[in-house]
Amino acid sequence: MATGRTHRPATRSRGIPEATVARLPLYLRALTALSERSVPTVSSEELATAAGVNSAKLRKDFSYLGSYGTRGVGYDVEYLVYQISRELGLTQDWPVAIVGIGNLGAALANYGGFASRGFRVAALIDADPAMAGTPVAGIAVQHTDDLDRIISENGVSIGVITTPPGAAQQVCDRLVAAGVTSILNFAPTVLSVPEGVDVRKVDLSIELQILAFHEQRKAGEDTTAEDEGAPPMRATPTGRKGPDGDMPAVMPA
Amino acid sequence: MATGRTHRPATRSRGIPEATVARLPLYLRALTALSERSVPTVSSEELATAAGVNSAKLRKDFSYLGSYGTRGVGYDVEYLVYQISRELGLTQDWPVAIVGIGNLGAALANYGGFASRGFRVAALIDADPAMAGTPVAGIAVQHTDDLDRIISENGVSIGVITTPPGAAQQVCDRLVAAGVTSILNFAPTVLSVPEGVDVRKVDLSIELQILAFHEQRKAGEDTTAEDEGAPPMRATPTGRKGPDGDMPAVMPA
DNA sequence: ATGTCTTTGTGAACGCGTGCACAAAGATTG
DNA sequence: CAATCTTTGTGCACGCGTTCACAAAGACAT
Ligand SMILES: NC(=O)c1ccc[n+]([C@@H]2O[C@H](COP(=O)([O-])OP(=O)(O)OC[C@H]3O[C@@H](n4cnc5c(N)ncnc54)[C@H](O)[C@@H]3O)[C@@H](O)[C@H]2O)c1
Ligand SMILES: NC(=O)c1ccc[n+]([C@@H]2O[C@H](COP(=O)([O-])OP(=O)(O)OC[C@H]3O[C@@H](n4cnc5c(N)ncnc54)[C@H](O)[C@@H]3O)[C@@H](O)[C@H]2O)c1
Repeated sequence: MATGRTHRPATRSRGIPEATVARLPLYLRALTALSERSVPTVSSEELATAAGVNSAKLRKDFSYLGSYGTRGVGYDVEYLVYQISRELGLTQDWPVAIVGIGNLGAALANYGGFASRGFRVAALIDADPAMAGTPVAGIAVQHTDDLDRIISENGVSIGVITTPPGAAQQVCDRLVAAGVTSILNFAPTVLSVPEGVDVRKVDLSIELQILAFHEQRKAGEDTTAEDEGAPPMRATPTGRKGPDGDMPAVMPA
Repeated sequence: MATGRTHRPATRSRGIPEATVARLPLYLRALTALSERSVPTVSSEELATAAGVNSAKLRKDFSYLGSYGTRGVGYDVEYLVYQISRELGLTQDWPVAIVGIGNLGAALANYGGFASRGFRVAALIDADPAMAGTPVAGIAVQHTDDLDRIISENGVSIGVITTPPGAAQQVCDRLVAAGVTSILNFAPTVLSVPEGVDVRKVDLSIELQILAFHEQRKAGEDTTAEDEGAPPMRATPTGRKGPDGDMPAVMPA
């Protein structure tokens, strides 16, 4: 922290670790809840518990913001809410476009949690001509033909892709060409984008597969180490389990 | 790799790094695509590109599986598909229960990508009595009152929570009590679970906020370093930007 | 059989993220 | 004002994950 009191508190901005950035929204959520209950201050310990993280980690995270806690007291809730919001860029509102208004796209469009955090659904775009004009969540769906114009006119820089996987890369290219520089991709596809464009993906299948892996491991360790009479340890799906154990399988020639 | 040929190829199972596990589904997806095109073998380089990762990382990942590549040739696609599927526990099918059949829950229920990867929607559960019996995606919604029985009867060990945030912890507790040991949580809540239960979360708002952070940083670095006449570099949302720059803000007393 | 050429599997170095543990800062009390 | 008590901010060490770079393994040609 270097004793010298540089009058600029926060601006260590350049260099907030990615892992920290990913946790800021978590802190913000917990702080917002406290703020609504009019709690004036929190200790790192309390807040860490609420956010589900280690308190030392939380303090270190805040130290990157140059944040002002008060030793012996804790952090000022309102002040932190503002600081984190600012750091995340949530003092502005971000117009977002959703492309591919099917099951998932429609669900997202209807989701209220967007607006409450500074994001505004500015446009819904779909390739199906039949959908053009149809209102979803109170917003008329527009056709892909106008994608470029829609993005430009609304100043959209964040795009959400909820099209089928086959269309994702193409849609992505068009979004980027139109000026979008951040993409949230729900299609199970690896998108390639030019430098300077951020892509984050949400993949339900991957999450489930990771869970399945651990689930299987739990089951396996039961049968290996512990006795089988362990009470509440299922983890053997669908009943079938029997003669399937190792299977040398296909093996290449 | 230790020259000695222990007849058991894979079973280095205990000790696959978490980061590797998280990438296996990615590889699997890429391999499945190759398999459908009847491609017999791939090099680590090709596969890595398809999966969007570094080839050295991919090779190291496979080495944890004790995988058999062939030097000078690459990996046998079918064999790898099987090995990874087995490692992830996808040779079995996993019955999944979705709790909270609203916008998102219904979208997930309708999603086809489940079944194709070894997961089966075994039950849809909602607290709204009006929904009980209503078919969603061809499955009748059941009432929360029967949650325990439903989980038990179907041998569900993976639960998906898509209820409002306020209900999430309670639903989680009931799922765990009923025998669920893996939870995928879409509600913006920190769930607390007993040891041995895995929780993964999907949080759209967090993803957007992370994107917003980087988006803002891109914009900020423009105004600092480069001239303002830069052509395709938007990243200033909603036009308003002016007298708002620093704002000493509330500051604690 | 020998040599060349391709590609794997991994040793080693590095960087990031995490968590412990504690000195210092400040509040609070007497 | 001094003593005490609480809680921050961070130095430090450790472990995980990533990446480079290369020896060895094997395919393939001659
Ligand atoms: N529904 C889910 O729960 C879920 C879960 C995980 C992943 N996903 C993925 O999300 C994506 C969407 O899923 P869904 O269930 O909503 O599918 P969906 O078929 O219901 O909707 C897709 C929509 O995209 C539109 N579309 C197709 N091509 C387009 C194009 N080139 N430009 C613009 N729009 C186009 C279609 O008209 C349709 O309205 C898929 O990639 C799917 O794999 C969905
Ligand atoms: N819709 C989205 O795109 C989206 C995006 C991100 C996060 N989320 C989160 O996902 C969750 C669901 O969102 P949604 O838009 O589908 O909400 P929704 O209101 O449409 O659906 C919630 C459903 O849960 C049911 N429910 C309420 N309490 C319950 C209980 N105790 N047990 C069982 N069921 C119960 C309700 O009857 C309703 O059908 C929310 O937590 C939301 O924050 C949604």
